[in-house]
Amino acid sequence: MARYDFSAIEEKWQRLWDAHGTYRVDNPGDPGFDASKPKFYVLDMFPYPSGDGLHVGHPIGYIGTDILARYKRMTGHNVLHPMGFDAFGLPAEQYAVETGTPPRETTEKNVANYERQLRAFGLSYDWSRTLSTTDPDYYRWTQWIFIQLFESWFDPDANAARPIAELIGALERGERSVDGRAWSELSASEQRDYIAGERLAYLDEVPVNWCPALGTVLANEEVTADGRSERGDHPVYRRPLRQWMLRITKYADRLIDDLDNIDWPESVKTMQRNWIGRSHGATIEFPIEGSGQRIEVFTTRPDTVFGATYMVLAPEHPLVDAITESEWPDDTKAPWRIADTPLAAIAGYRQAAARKSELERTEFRKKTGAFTGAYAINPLTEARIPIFVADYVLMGYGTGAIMAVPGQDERDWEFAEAFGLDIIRTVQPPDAFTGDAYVGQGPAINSTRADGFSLDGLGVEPAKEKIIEWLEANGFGEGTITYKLRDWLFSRQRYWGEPIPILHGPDGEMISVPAERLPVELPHIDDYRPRASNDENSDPTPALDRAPIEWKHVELDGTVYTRELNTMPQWAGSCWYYLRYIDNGNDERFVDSEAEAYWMGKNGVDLYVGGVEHAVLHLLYARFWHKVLYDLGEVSTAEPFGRLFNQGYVLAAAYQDERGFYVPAEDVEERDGAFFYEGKPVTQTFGKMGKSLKNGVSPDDVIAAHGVDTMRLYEMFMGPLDAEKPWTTRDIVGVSRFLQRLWRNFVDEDTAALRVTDDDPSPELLRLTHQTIATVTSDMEGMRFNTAVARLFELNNSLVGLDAIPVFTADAMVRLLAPFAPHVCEELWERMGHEGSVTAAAWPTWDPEMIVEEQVTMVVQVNGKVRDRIDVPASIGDDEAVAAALASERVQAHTRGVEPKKIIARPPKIVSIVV
RNA sequence: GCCGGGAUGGCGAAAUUGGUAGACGCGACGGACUCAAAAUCCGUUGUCCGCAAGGACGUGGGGGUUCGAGUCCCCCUCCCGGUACCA
Repeated sequence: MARYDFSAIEEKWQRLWDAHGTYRVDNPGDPGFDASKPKFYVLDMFPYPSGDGLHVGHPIGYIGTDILARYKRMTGHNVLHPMGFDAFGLPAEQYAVETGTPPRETTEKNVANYERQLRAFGLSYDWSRTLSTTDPDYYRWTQWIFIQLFESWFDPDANAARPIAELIGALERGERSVDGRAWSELSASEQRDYIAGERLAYLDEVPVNWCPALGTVLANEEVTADGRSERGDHPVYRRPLRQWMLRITKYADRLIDDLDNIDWPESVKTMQRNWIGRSHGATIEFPIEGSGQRIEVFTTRPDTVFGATYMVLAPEHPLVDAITESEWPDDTKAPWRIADTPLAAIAGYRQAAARKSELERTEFRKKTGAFTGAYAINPLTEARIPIFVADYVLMGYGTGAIMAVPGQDERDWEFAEAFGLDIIRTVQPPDAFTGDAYVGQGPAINSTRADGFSLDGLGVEPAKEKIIEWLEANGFGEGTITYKLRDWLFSRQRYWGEPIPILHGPDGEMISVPAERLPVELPHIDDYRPRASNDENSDPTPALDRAPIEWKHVELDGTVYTRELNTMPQWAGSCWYYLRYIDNGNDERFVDSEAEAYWMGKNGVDLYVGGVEHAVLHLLYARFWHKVLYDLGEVSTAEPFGRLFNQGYVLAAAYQDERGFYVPAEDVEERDGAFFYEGKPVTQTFGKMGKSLKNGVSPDDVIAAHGVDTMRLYEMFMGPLDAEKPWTTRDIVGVSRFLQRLWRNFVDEDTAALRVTDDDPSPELLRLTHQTIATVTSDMEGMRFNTAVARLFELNNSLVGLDAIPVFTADAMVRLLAPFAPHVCEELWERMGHEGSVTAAAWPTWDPEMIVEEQVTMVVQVNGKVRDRIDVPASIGDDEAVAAALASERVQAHTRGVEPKKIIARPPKIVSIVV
C-alpha cells in the first residue's frame, strides 16, 4: 500500500477557502450578519514577525484556538478569529542600522513571510481583518488613544479617568481649588503646570533606566534584575531624565481588584498582584532632633514602632544633605567615625553606593551604611535614635526612608549587629523560637509609653489598628497603602515606533496634534543609528531629531510648534489591537461602537491564548489602556480579556559543545547514544525551542514531509495544550499513519471509490460512535485536544477491516475531525456528496441512551486487591452483584471459606470484600 | 527566601466525582506480505518470580485516613516558572 499524498488536497482547499471567503465573518449591520447567533471572540497573541520565520513551537497555540474557532462555528456561533502583527520594535531597526534597509521594508517582508506560513497551517483566520501595528492607518488610532490619555485626568472621587476639560471647567467655575488657592489667582504657567501634573500622560523628570548602548531609556519591566537590558543584555544606568510617563499607578487598585472578575490562570493573577505590590501599613513621621523637619517613613508594621532604634535613609534621599552634620557628635561610637566628618563619611558612602552595580547590591547583601551624625526622636518612646544612610533602603519604594526595627526585621537585625545598635523585641516570639529577628505573629511586648499608652498583649493586627489611631490623633502619621507599581515610562528615543503626537509651543506649552492631522507619520531618515555610546553620562537624543526640519516644525493657527521627537515603546500597539480587529477599515473611529459592543459582549474577548511571558507586561498595560477607554465611554467592558489561557512551550533537544556554546540541533548526529557535531562530541540538553538554543524545527519541512493536517494533529496529540512538551520528530509517524488509515477507510485505494454505505452500523459501532461524539464534545469544551484526538484514533481503528463504513459513523467522523484536520475532512465531506464547506456543517449530536453499555466488567476486590473481573449486566443490583462476586472461584480461593467481615457493593463497577 | 506549577512504563501521555493504573501514540520484540527494503497488516510489550496456572511489587520518598488512594491529609526530596534588601 502506498502512502497517500495529501498535498494536492491541502493546496486545493486553502485556495478554495480563500476564494470563497469561508472564514470571513460579518459585523452587526453587514448584510450577511446573523444576529440570532451567540458570539465567540477567540484571539491569539499576535506575533512579532522576526526575520527567522516561525518554528513548530510557535503555532501550537494558534492551532488550539483554530480548533476551538472551528468547533464554535459548528455549534452555531458567530466567531471572530483574527490575526495580525506586532511589528514595531528593535530588531527591524537594528537590521536597518547594519544594512541600511529601511525598517518598513524589512517589516513588510517579514510580515509577508509570516502570513504565508500562517496560511499554510490552514488556520481559519478572517484575513480581511488583519493589521500590522506599523500601518499608519493603525497607529493613527494608537496615537489617538495616547491623546485621550493626554487629554484626561484621574478623578479620585469617581475613581475613574475623566476628560481634562471637565477638571479645567470645575476649576474655572470655582468648584475646585489648587491647594486652597482659587484658579484665577494662579499665573498662566502655574495653571499650565498644574494641569500638566494631572494628565494621565505627562512629562516628568524621573530617575530612568538609561541604556547608552541601545541609545534609549527603558521601562522597569524591560530591565533585568541584574541591571541589564532585556534586549541585548547591555548595561543600564539609573539617571534622572525628562520623559513621558503614563499614570498607571492611579489604576493600581482597580487593576488588582478586577482580577477577581476574570477567568485567568491563578499564576498570572498572582504575578500581576505581586507586580502591583499593594501593601497596607502606615506612614510615621519622626522629628529630627534640633530641626523643625521630620522624616516620613512607610512601614507595614506600625505595631513595632516601640522597637525602632534607628532610622535609615536611602543614599539618594533628598533630606540627606540637610541633616548630615559637619562634626561628629561627642558620643559617636568609634566604629561609626569612618571619616573625619559625617559629611565626608556620607559623601564617600554615596559615591561607593552609586558605583555599585545592581548585581553587587543584590548579590552581596552585606549590610553597609554611614552615620549622618544626626538623631531623630521616636515619637512613641521619645528616645534619641541615630539616622544612617544605607543602600539596603531603596529610594524607589515607600518614602525612601525607614524606621529600623531590628527585633522584627531580618535586614534591620543584620544592620544593627554590624553597627552595634540597640535591639528591642516588641513581639513575643514562641518559646521554641531560636532565630534572630522574629517576623511572625505574637503578643506585643515592651510597647508601653510613659503616659500609659500601651500595645502590650495585643496581637499584631489589633496593635496595628491601635497605633494608627494614636498616630493620627497625635499628628505623627496615618494608615496608608503603598504600591510597588511605578508610573509607566512611555517614551523611547528609537526610530521604529509610533511618534508621540504632541506639539511643543514657543512658551513651553504642549498641545496634542489635532485629530484631523493624525496620523503623525514616521518621516524618512537616512541614518537609523541611535546615538549610542558607552558613556553613561551621554544624553539621549531621539532618532527623529534627524528628521527633516519641515517635519519637525508645524504651524497651527499662526503659531509654530515643534514636534515631540520621542516615540512610543513596543507595547503601545499591542495595548488595543484586539479592538481594531473588530472594525479595522474604519477611518472615522478607532472602532465602531455597535460592533465593539457586539464582539466584546459582556466578558470582552472570550478566549485569549498566548505565552505566559506576557503575564505582567503586555497584559497589564493592555488592561490599563482598556480601563481608561472604558472610563471615557469608548468601550463597553471593564476588562479586555474575560478568559486567558497560557499554552505551554514546545521544548526540543539542544546541543552544547565543550565550550558550552549551542550548535545547530538539526546538524547533530547520534552514534551509539552519543551525540556529535562536525565530528566533535556534544552534550544533549532540553529547552524551549527557539533561536537561542539553535533547536528550532521548521514547519515548512514538517509540512513538506507529512502534510499540514498531520502537523496540526501531532501538535495537539503531544499532550495538554497548557503543558510544556518535547517535540519528537520520530513520533509524527503515529498521526501520519492515522490519517493514512482514515483515508483508506473512506476511499478505495485501487478504484478511488468512496467506501461509505447506507447500511446501519452494528450495535457496537453505533454505540462507539455515540460515545465518541460525547467524549470528543466534552474534550472540546475543556480544550483537552490531546484526548479528543485519541478518541478519534480509536473510532478510526474500529473501522479498519470493514467492507464499507456506515454513513452514520462516517458522517460523525468527518465532522468531529474537521476542526483538527480541516483539509482532509473538506475533501471527504465533498466526496460524500455535500455541497459547501464542512466549516459550515453542524457539530454532531449524540443520544445519551445510545452510549450506555449493556454488559460491563465488574471488579471484585478481596482485602483491597483485585481478584476477579466478571462480565455483568450494567443494570445489576447490589444483591446480584454480591452473589456473583461470592460465586467466583478466584474470589473463593482468597476468602478460603471465611465469612466476610464486610462487603461493599458499588454495582456495576466494584464489589469489595473484607475478610 | 517567598509565590505558583509539577514528578505516572524505555519515551510523549491517559485515568472529569476516591472504585479495573498505564487509554491513545512512539519505540522495541515476534510474525505475515516482499527477491529485498519501504509501506501495510496481525500479535506481544509496567517490573520481578514462574513452563504454565498464578503470584508479588508498582504512580518521586516517608507516614496517615479509607473496604479501596495517582486522586484526600501531614512531613520530606527533586524539577520547572515567577519574584526578591519592597520596609
